[in-house]
Amino acid sequence: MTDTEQAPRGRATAEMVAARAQVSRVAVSRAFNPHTSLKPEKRELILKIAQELNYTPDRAARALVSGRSHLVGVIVPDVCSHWESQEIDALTTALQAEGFATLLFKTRTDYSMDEQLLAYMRGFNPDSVIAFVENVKPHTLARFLDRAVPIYIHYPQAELADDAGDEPLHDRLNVLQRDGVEQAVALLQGFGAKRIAYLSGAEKSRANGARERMLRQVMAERGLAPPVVARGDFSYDAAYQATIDLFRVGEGADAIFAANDVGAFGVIDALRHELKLRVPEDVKVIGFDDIAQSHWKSYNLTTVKFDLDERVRALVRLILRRLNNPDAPGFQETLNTRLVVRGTVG
Amino acid sequence: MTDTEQAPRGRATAEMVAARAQVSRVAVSRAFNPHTSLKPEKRELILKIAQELNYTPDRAARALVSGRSHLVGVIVPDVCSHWESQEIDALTTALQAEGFATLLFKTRTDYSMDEQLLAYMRGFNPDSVIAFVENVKPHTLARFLDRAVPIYIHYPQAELADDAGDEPLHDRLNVLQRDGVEQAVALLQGFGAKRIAYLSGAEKSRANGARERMLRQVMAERGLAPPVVARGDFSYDAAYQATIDLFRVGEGADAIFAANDVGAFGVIDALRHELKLRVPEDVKVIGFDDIAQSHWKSYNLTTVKFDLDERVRALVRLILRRLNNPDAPGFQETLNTRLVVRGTVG
DNA sequence: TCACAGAATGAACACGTTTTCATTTCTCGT
DNA sequence: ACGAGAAATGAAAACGTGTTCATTCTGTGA
Repeated sequence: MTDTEQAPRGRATAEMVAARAQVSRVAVSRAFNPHTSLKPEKRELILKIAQELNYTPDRAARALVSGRSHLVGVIVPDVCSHWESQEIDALTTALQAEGFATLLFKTRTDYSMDEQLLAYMRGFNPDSVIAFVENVKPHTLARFLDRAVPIYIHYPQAELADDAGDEPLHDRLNVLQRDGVEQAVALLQGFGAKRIAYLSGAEKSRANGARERMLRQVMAERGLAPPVVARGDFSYDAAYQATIDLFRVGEGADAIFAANDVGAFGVIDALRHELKLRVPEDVKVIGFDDIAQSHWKSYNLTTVKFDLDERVRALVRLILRRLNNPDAPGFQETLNTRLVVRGTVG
Repeated sequence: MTDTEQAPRGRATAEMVAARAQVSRVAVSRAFNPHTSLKPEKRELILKIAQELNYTPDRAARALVSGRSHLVGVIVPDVCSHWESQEIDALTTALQAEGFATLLFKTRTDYSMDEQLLAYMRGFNPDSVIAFVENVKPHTLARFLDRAVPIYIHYPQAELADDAGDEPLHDRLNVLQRDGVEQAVALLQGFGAKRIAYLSGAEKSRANGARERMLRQVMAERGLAPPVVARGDFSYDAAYQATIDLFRVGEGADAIFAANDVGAFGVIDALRHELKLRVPEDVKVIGFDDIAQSHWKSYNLTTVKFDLDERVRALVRLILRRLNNPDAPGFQETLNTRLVVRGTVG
């Protein structure tokens, strides 16, 4: 009954809880770890006292000994970008429910990988890493992860063959873009579009490359001439300017397929407010992603949906499965895409 | 010369670096901490070998002993919300440059505080916390921080007096909304607006409350009748519906002041596409924030600018100053607002 | 040459956990 | 009542670093 420590300076420790509950410090640790053997009444008492003392196990100490930081590193070029921000949001919610926290890092906005940043991030010991910077290979990423296994975003169709083979262990999220792109091209063709342009995203982005190749392939299969390409970088402003150039300097188009929805917004605004063309009467526009803003009335965009919740669920599954089976061979998840028809085509 | 350890399983440790460099482990620690005495040549050698071995001090261990996690907790109700995502982006960049990382947490979207989440976050030992959930008081926040000092977003003018007095130590970011709101009302009045409506944000948000009170006060001073209030929650959809109700059920308005830019977008789209009214000819619209999307041609919004970079710089200053002076009295930073005139007024 | 201050150095400790491992206590069938 | 297996328990050893403190080295002025 030596309750001398009335004012616990700073933070309560397991020792203090143990002292008050008349148990050993180990028991306190066990009380907070589900799959350990501890008499239920004892566990209850400890948890009650812990709550009184506002005690939570120190995650730094826990990480040090267990080798698990419960942190998931997320590398993004641009948090504001709608697609990314929506994914970060859903990912954070999902990870939080599983006891993890999102550790955010920003890299260069041209979608190229920054080794210095990877080294910096590595210092925080993330259990897993999700890189939006999709031009990085598992090989590079793995070099900067100690025990974590990289997750690789893979576009199986229309992909260059240079990344098969001797890649180190990694998990894959396969994205099937064919269905969505085929439906989009079919729709445009149905409305009699002859000259389809592709408004690209950032040049170094894998997603952009895969999308452009898939579009070319589908158009060729359907007997259409290859698309005119206008260079953007996923941003509104670049898309706006590229669209103007396409019509003022270039040959124009009667349909534009944008690499992402935000780019499509730039296209639409350039057509309507700068070039005084009507959408969809004069020019049809299709985007890619189906972000939340795409149903806003000013745009009301027809777009290839890449379901965000589905994608986040798949990512979380990959992360958890890997953490539970550190030495298992590579896991895979596969996502499909489909067209969402709104007002910018017909 | 006992170089037996050729393949360093997992992660390199200070011990290994020390062994290779023929120095003590303490020297390695010192090599990575700037203000310690160590012969320059020795430090150089250690850093070189560290790089070879891909070594970085383990932050968990470092945090355990130094009490500094170098993590900044950020609590957000909605990452996708443009204003928040832009702040997170800028904040992450700025913190990264100072050696910190952003730890993201999501709370309920109604802008109310969630004690469970605070306890959860506390486990990660953040050195500082920035809560976008502005209805939480320093008192509540402080209870969940061990050594960190909360940063309080304060609206000095038109603020209820209930938070003065015995608050625990905290730092303040004062936001002066008067200038921006006055300029906005003056502009509307100049264009002959008679019935000004306020489209609110989330009810529990301090920012929303302060904005509405400020608007009431300024309008009263200028001899205008109090604004009609349409209830939104900062989202596009709620603003869209509230605007329709305002005109279909309510008495309408000839100018609408929205609590944030995204809300203003909803207002504009409802007016144009649902109510078939012209902006700005029939109804004038003003927003609040000046987010990146506000200059998009479809909206081209006149808005009260709350400079994001300025705000982030101020927050980072507060964080760093506090970390360097843990026991100093409360620090303060002050921000102003101003009107940015675009196309939605006249 | 001597004394002395300051820089450089390393041994030992501390940080708060989880994890082994050996020991003790409980439970149940005979 | 007895033994065996399972469950519960606590002592001690990690985990990888920063920090203190006493010691050794270095250079300077008298």
